[in-house]
Amino acid sequence: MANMIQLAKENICALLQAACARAAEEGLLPESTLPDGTVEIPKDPANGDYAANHAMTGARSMHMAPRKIAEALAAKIDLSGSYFSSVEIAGPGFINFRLADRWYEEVLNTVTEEGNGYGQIDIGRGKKVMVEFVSANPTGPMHMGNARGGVLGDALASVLQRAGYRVEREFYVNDAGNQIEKFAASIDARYRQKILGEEAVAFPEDGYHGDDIRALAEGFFEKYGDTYLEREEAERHAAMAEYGLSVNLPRMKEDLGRYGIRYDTWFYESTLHESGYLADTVRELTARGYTYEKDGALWLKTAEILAENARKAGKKEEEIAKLDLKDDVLRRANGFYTYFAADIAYHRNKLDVRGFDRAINVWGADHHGHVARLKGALDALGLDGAHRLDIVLMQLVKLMENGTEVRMSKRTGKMISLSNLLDDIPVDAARYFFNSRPESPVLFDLELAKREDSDNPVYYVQYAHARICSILRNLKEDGYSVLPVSEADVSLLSGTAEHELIRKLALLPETVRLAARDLDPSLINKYVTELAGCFHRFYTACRIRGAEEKLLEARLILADCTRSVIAAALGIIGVNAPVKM
RNA sequence: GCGCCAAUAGCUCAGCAGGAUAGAGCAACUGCCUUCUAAGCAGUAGGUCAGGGGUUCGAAUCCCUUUUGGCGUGCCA
Repeated sequence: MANMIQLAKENICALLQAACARAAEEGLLPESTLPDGTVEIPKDPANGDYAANHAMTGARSMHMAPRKIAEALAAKIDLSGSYFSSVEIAGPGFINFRLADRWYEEVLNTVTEEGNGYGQIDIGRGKKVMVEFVSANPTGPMHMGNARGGVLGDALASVLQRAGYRVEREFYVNDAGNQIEKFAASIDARYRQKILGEEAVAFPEDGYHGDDIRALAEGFFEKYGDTYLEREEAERHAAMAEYGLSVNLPRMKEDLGRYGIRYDTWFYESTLHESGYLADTVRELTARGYTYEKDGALWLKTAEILAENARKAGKKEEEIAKLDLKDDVLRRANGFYTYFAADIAYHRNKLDVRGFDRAINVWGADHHGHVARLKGALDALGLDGAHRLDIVLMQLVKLMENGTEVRMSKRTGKMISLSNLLDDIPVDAARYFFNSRPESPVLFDLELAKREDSDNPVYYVQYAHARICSILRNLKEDGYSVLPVSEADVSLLSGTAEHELIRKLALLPETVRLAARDLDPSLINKYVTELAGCFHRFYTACRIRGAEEKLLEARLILADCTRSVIAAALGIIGVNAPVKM
């Protein structure tokens, strides 16, 4: 569980604090408490392995030039027994530290001891978190946007597990409401058209026109013949919806499974209706005074709730007025509940009934208008939606084919389904590619992703892993095995490439921490790519096979640690680590 | 109109709770395999960080503003 980055930073703060106290005692500084500051890893290693900016931030309160403060602190620092071998002042007043052998050795120890679980930290403290993602409408095939959401959600869930949360993955099945009614009516129309002729039955204006609907009608006919022709419409629709879902849902499960995604729970919207929990949730909102009736419908006072939140956030009344806040319908004049009402009940169920400390949803950016309203509704229920519900909004996917952008829309039929995508593109390439910063739009180049050559960035990382495995195999044949760190002299790993590689190994727990904090699993991608780069450079600079015995042993440990960390990091994002390529 | 997101090398993208000379991959060019996997490494070239203000020791990063693009603003989901 050790995070060697944090330990190094804490060490520096302690060293500086002690130095500050000593300097103040001798009259070199006016104050004995260290000013607030940060310790960072400089981009350019020429500026040290760690840099502290306390001398600069303290300039104002101490009424001293930053460099003078830095000189006083540096003069009084005692590095003995610390993680650092040297300290120097540079630039406008940075205090730069150089890591000592002791730190490098502890990194290798940590990696070796923690093995495949390396990177595990405990900022989650065992809190229960649900990550809900994809939740695509079961009325048709999944598309590219779902592909991205699937990767981001699944990788985010893994990141949170590594960060010490108890995580469950959930798919919310929208098997109720208007959408399903349209779905059923569409299948029904195709079914009756098949029996009575295309001309005899009008197709619903807002129905689903896809071929998949025709196929479902065909399947229904094969199963039941024309026995449903004379039934009541409501009965027909219910049967059609049930049949359609019974075909579509297993397909979705299968496609997601091919993609390496497994859910703990498939939660059905219909259960909220049937159990009365939805009605109860709306009653609770009413009891708390947040609803009113108008035009036969029941409304939620969204505008009031959000305006209150904005006031608490310090917004001015004129700014709030400009927001143009509107109330939302919970129950329509026809007596049916809206999707929004069901969503409130669903999230109340997550936080209240099932006791998740946090709920995290991965949504397409086109749903962003929904975020504040849902959080507000949960606030109204006393469930602190502002803090317990997080929505990761991901921008949509643009598709490139043969150098031009393909516009995707259901209407034109220009849809690339998830299952077609997986037919064409290796899962690893798709997972690696889609795990990019959620809020950046991505341009998916089909040709590039299909290519199984070095142009495809996922191979850069996988190649590093396969390369190491090959080295380990060769050395095993030569009679060498990986020694425990304590039995080798790892201080021999003193070259630039070796130090850079070890410093990168140390960074995984810190990367997990940041990825969990920012709900951004793409940081793991970036990390493992950089790690692979460090290894490739080490490989070029430092031979293992044929090196002097002690050096060989040390480098072998380093290579094996790298293999282990690449595998661990790829595991988090659901990409395979091949032993041979 | 109002709101959210984006704009960084020819292309795809990093860098964003402020830090030192803005990075990588692809594409272009030059080198490096009789020794552990060349799906690799090293180097050259390529930039008004969309424009303009501001905050400060310091801004691609924070604030304001303009422009451009995407999305939202339903008794749809």
